[in-house]
Amino acid sequence: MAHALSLHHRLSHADAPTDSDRTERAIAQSEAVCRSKGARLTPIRRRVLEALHGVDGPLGAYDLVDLLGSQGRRMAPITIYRALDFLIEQELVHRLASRNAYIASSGTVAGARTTAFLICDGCGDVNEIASPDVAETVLKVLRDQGYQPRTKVLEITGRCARCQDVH
Amino acid sequence: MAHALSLHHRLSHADAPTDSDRTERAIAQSEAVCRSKGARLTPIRRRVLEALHGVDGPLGAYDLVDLLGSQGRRMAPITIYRALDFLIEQELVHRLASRNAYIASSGTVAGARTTAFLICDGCGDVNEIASPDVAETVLKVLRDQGYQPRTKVLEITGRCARCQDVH
DNA sequence: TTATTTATGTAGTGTTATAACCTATATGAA
DNA sequence: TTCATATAGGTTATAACACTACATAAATAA
Ligand SMILES: [Zn+2]
Ligand SMILES: [Zn+2]
Ligand SMILES: [Zn+2]
Ligand SMILES: [Zn+2]
Repeated sequence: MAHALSLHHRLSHADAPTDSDRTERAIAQSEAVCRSKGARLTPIRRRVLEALHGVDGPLGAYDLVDLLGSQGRRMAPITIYRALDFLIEQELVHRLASRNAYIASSGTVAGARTTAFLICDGCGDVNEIASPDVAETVLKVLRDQGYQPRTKVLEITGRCARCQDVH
Repeated sequence: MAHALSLHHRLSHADAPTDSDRTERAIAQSEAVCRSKGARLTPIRRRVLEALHGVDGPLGAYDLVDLLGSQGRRMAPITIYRALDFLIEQELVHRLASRNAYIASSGTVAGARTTAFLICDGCGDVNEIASPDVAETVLKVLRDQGYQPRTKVLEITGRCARCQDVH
């Protein structure tokens, strides 16, 4: 039942790691960002970020424990969570609350004021987009309500084009 | 530290239960909705829905376990989750993924195509709004991307007017 | 250097959600 | 009514996700 697979399960079925050149570029850029802010992209944090860039989709915290543990000494969950906290703080990673999962910020929308994640209920694919229109209307609503936005990230669930027919 | 209050804690400090007449009306309306759809609003489901309508804000699943357990026989978590699944299915309740919490759909926006929840990082207040503009732009993006929306609910975190100064 | 801060290691626990299996109740057809 | 089927709930156990508390190590500042 493909639609009920846990992150854990899906990981083992995941697409092959995307182009490692792209990952390297993303890491290099992240290092620059951290240096400019005086933040320390330590080896652990870097490995977590690399892992997230190295897969096509979100990973759960325990997926990262397993993934990084398989290529060296196993880290405790709290170690992963601490690295994730840092990366989220630096806006290099997003937490997908609706999936209890974490995803590397795509370089293409970095700097965008508001990003939205389209999350497919079917295959779990996550599509990060920067829509100025959505950003604007959301900000307008927030202003009307007197809200000062902190998270400008929207998670929208639905079914991607490929998964429309199923169920 | 007001900003780290658990749902549990906030529950005990919560505003007095809102007007029980309002709750009763909401339940009556929910019953009608279920009847018309051939869905069964059983006593357990009804009690969960009443509890959610009876408080001002979201409740965690285990808050519901405690709350309903205190007024009768304690139910197992799975029982609460099953009731919540039903109520969410009927769109009588929303799950706030970013808070791991559940909130009764407000009657005022019932029937709206897209609702947005403004969740305050400070006080935890949740404001359910129906913004046609946001709904429209979100749907446009979804259409452009070939997504068929299922959840038309957006969770936007920020800081409400009262909590702007803090931190 | 020493003091201070920041990062990580380690153990245990807390919190949220579901699996598996069984029983009871409701509903519909014969 | 009786039987078949579907739906709801009971019970136990466990999976999955996240953090507290405290010790140690490494980096940075004084
Ligand atoms: Zn499958
Ligand atoms: Zn899909
Ligand atoms: Zn208090
Ligand atoms: Zn607030």
